Amino acid sequence: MPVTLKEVAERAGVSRSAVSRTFTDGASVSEKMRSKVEKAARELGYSPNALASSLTTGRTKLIGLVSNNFHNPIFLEVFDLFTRGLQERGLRPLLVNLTEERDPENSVRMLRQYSVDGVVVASSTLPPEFALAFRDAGVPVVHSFGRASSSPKVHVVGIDNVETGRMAARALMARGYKHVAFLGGPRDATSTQDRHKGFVEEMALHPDVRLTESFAKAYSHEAGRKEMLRLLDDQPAEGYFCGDDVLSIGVLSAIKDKGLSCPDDIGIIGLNDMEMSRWENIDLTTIHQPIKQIVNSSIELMVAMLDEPDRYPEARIFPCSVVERGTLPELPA
Amino acid sequence: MPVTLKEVAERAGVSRSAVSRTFTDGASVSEKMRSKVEKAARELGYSPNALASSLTTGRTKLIGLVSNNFHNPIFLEVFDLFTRGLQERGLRPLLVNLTEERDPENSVRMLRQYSVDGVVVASSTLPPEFALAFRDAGVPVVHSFGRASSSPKVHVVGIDNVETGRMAARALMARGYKHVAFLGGPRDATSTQDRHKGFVEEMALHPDVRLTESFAKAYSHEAGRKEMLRLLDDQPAEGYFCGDDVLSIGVLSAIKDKGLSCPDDIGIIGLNDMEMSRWENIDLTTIHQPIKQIVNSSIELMVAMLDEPDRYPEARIFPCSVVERGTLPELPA
DNA sequence: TCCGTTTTTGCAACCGGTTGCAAAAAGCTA
DNA sequence: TAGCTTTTTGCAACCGGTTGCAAAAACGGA
Repeated sequence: MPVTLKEVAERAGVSRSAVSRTFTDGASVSEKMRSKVEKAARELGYSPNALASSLTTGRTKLIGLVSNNFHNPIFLEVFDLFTRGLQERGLRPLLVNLTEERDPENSVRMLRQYSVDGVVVASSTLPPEFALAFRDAGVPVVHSFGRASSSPKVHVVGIDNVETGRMAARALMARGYKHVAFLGGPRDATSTQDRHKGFVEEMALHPDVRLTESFAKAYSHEAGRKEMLRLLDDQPAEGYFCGDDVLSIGVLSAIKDKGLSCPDDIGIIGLNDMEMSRWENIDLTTIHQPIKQIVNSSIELMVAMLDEPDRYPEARIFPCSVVERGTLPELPA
Repeated sequence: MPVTLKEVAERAGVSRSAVSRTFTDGASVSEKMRSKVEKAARELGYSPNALASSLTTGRTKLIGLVSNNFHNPIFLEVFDLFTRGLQERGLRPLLVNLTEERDPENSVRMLRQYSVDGVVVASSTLPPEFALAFRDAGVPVVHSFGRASSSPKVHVVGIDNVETGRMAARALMARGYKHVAFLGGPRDATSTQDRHKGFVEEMALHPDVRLTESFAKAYSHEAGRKEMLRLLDDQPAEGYFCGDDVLSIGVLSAIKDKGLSCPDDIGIIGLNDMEMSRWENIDLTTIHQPIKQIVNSSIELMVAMLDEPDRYPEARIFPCSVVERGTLPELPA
């Protein structure tokens, strides 16, 4: 049904190569030829078949966008940024939902069948093996929101989660709490492990302060709420560092449910600073993760890799900072 | 770099057709041949190039997933459902972000260049012209969350927004309010217009009740909050039907801000019933929109259209229902 | 074992483009 | 206008597969 190059060539009375060249920038075509071809193309409503051309050029401009975070509102922001950023550069995101997938093999095969030019793994909970599997399959890959490392095996763009753990601990210590808690996300996520590590490390400098640790089943509202309800039955801490913002909001809900108030009875600090955390009826004190910068940098890195597939792997780490809002008491002046 | 069919054929000592056939189901190949080819393919790590084959078969199994709602958390649920549903059926979503795009032409061209087998327009705010543009370009299209119509021009799957307007009005009337308000989403969205129409229609049956109308700039928290703050400066109504859930939550935030409480001072009913509305610290009374059913039905319709592109257009309308929660007073028994 | 059927296989053309190469055209200089 | 250089054009092969068709192989029955 769609118009082909051949038809345009016939109508314009020129060779197929000529048509191809007018639609390939950087190719040598005279002005006369170009206008003749463009006229015919316009009349026929022709536009070149990107997939056919990918056969010879070896470029599809398709980028696999792989994630498993379809229940965390911050990822809507992430998808928005990725899709727009990729579009602006003429790239097309092929979205892959890895929820319920523990084996990279299928997705690697699928994305190779579609000859994607590269893959962005956008997730803080997928194990590093996923990104590695793409690399091993010879597909350029960037792991966004992946584990920071001083000797990265694949390109990683994100934050230093260990450091955010320390920051959270310091923020709680600044409030003079004598009993604080780490309420992390899922145990097997590297982000959880790193935040935990940093938090514990920093707390080791305060041996007089009591430290409690626990983990929610997921980065989700429900998991946070459930875990907090359990904790509140026992002897709760004064200040909590929660796995992330959505988890924090679940925790806040549990606190209100028990008739306690925040920050008077219990202080909370989250992580991410998603749009919702700014909402006036949530007003969550949290650690800002610069997702816009992370996404844009990931895209730039991806674009660079398209020209230089064997680029030496690097880790791009962006600084975070505490955003003071209403769920921790004000700092003493 | 990737292994081609030709290499497999050489290694197995058979013709290229033979290899092609073993990877095409329904083709005639002997057991002996199949195992010979599969062995060679396994040894070489071959998997067929989906795009190359699409050239001759005319099928890419790519589906354009077009939306402009990247700031409404319910769409994260929508994307989750779409990506998983499509994947299960062997289809791949090519995500297109139409934020800031008022002209369908570009996206139509782009999706045709990638020879998508079909397009799902998933949006309640994109004008119907977008879906029509795809239809006119000869691409099978389903408009999910589009305007219900008794004489649809393209396939539409969604709800009857006029009816939800009536339902909301009835829910407010059941509370005995004497002054109610419609606080809609953006004026130019068909969903806003229809909900408004139904609401006003139903309210016409209660001429003694005062009716106020206004519109927020977008289906967003901020827009709802802003508009409500403005309204509260004047003489507020007793009960509000808000454009959707995220807008409602913005409205709730404004109410609390002004020192009022919900549902004692003001009652709110939203629309969508997104996950967040169930959260205990939001607990929004709302109209449930069956998004799971809508998405699955959209996918089924899409799949049907792949076999029958000229299928007669139909509108699939799913019923909604009020979910009683904490932002409207309890119904008198 | 022979012959007619049915199944399996390979050939070659094709899908819609791109591109190296050489011939043709255009441009430039004298 | 001849002769040389540069640019433009078309030919034909190729990208990685699929498929109609006819030849070859396997099957079945007598």
